[in-house]
Amino acid sequence: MNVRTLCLAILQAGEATGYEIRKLSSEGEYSYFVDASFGAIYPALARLEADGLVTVREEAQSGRPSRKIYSITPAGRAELVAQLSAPPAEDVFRSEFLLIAMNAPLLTRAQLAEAVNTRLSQLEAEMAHIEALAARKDNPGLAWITRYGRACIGTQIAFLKENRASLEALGRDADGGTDGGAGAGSTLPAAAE
Amino acid sequence: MNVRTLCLAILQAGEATGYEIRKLSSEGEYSYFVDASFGAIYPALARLEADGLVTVREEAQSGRPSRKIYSITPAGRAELVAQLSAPPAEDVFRSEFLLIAMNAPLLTRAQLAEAVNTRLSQLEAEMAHIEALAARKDNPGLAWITRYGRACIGTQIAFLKENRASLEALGRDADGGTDGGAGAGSTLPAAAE
DNA sequence: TAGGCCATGTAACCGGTTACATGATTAG
DNA sequence: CTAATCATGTAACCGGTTACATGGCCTA
Repeated sequence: MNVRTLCLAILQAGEATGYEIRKLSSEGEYSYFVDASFGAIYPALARLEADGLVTVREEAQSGRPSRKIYSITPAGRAELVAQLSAPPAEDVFRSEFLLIAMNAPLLTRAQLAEAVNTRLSQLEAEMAHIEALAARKDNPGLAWITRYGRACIGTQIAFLKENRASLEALGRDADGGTDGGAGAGSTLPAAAE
Repeated sequence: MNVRTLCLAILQAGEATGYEIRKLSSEGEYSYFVDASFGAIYPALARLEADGLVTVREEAQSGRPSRKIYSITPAGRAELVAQLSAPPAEDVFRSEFLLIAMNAPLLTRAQLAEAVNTRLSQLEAEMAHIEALAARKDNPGLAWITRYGRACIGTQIAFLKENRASLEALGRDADGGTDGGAGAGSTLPAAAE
């Protein structure tokens, strides 16, 4: 999914400026689709306008650059529907944490425990985010996906809590050294093959 | 996570050619981390060798280009461990299906049903893939992540089966009829702006 | 005999990020 | 006084994909 479609989807829900779109896509409810930067959004919006899929209305402000408020056009909505009508591409799931887990025997138990802690707190933050979204009752589609998200995140949190011990057990003992945590390069056992 | 680290992780588990690495990363057990193409893998391997993190052994073949079999070096293993020792980045989850669900009111019930079917068959294929990996008992880290994967995919399949009706109910009737929905902020293209 | 598998590699392209440029207003 | 927030935009860069080039062997 590209930034273009993301902009259309956000504008479908209501008009917005480029600045606001970035916020929604990196902190708001659209962060589950794309996290786009200014450098991607502003040009995309300009192209969308040139193509007649959105319109702009400029609102002057004292001091600041004037807000350029974008709205979707019927053509834009048609384009969005066309994009959504194609069979969905496979979900993308990429996990650095799972790569760590897969290579657990290369790491120490302490490192594994820390990785699990990091991942758990990330998941809990995400869960809190989802709960906040679920509280907003304005959009039924959003409500449905928050329930989906809650189920997925909940499963992962429960799994981690139940299985962290068996993961950590795969790690090496800390080699003699004082392991201070995220420290400098550690390590290696060496080389014997 | 970049292709470089992916190559190291794969080579850590055993020597391989560029061709084999691509297969593992797009069909095998490493597809959960990166799906890299030849155009990314071959240059990465060359750089890795220049940096002394892997070694190559060439094996001539009649007809075909000779196989270049790469092995990880102690320095490469150290680099991999260093990469894995950093706190894991947030998992990436991107779902075109969820974007469809979020915009359910824009689509017809039939379209939503089809999207759910597509997604379900993708999930079932992935589950089969995971079960196949779980059967291989050689790698304890791999075994752990297959259990994780099974829990995640299982949750999604169950959720979709239980909640597909409520999603489809958000859709419009196939064009032409009166809109059966509750009508709260319905999204039919209202031309006048 | 057509197409897929094996096996390597290069080059053009592209979608996106990062960093830069600008600058008033408000909160700590 | 500093840092963050608002607000727009450009340009250099980069990691990756797609398509190309080459070609023998095996299967349908």
